[in-house]
Amino acid sequence: MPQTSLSSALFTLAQSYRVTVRKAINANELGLNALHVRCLHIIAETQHCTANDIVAKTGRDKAQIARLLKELIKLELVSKCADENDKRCLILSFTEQGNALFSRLEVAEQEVDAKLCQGLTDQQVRDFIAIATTMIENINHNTP
Amino acid sequence: MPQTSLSSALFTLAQSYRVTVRKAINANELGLNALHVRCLHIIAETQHCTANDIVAKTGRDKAQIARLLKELIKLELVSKCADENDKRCLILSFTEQGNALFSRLEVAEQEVDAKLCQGLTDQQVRDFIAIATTMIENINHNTP
DNA sequence: CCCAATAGTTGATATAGTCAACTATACGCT
DNA sequence: AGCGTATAGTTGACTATATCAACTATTGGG
Repeated sequence: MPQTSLSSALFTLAQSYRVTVRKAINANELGLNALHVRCLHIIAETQHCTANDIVAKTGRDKAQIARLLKELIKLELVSKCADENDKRCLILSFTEQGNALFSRLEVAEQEVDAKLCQGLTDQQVRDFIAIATTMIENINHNTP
Repeated sequence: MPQTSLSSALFTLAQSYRVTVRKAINANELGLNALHVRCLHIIAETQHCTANDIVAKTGRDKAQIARLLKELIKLELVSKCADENDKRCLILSFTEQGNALFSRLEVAEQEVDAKLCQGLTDQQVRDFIAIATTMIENINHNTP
């Protein structure tokens, strides 16, 4: 089953990745999907993180993000708290449970990543990410 | 906005690609989405193509493919016809309209691909596809 | 103080993806 | 031949994802 074109490689990979992550997550955790996980990552790596930051970084609809966050909050993984200076901004942070789960998640992810990168050198993986990043920039810049 | 991890690069790229293709398609054509397009490609490149071939190549649910094909047939882009030797198999082929549209599609896609690959060498693109293919194989083999 | 802009929420709706049951044909077998 | 089983495809019911538009609450600028 040769993957010839760029688009089909991309689609197949994204699809496979989604399925794999979902399996890994579903197996381990409580109903979190790939996008939940991305949100957790963004919250983890962004200080003073708001819903808007997530919208900006993921490119998803803000309604979708709002609902997603509502779920994370309901699961008591994340809490939100109004910014002192601007009460419109609700700052997101992990609860203790959130922290605990995120650690476990990182392990699970590393396993998926390791599986993905079998037989590839670190350099190849780095190149791959770099090229993907270029492509993302190309798309975002030229699509006004 | 730096893309650090493999997974986030992958997700962002797939998402951006989907959005771009959708814009390109929606703008040009009659309600075809990315998966429709993939089906058309598979039909084009597979002689004696059946619904099952598409299921195999895309990894999607056969119900989804069945509905998708029904749409393509309704749009009179594709027609199906029972195999002489095995009447269970319905062989898919382009109609004249389908052929015409597919040609136009190829042009539109080349534009998207060209945009995506700006500033990258042919070698880089080839490497990228090769690595993606390896990753796909890694996932598929190790996930029983 | 009013207005436009911004952050977030919600409802309605559309699109995509999944699961299980079903039909029809084909293949292998004794 | 006739039976059981496998395969190709279809359909219904459902869940999950995604999108659009309208709305509230707050802010900052004139």
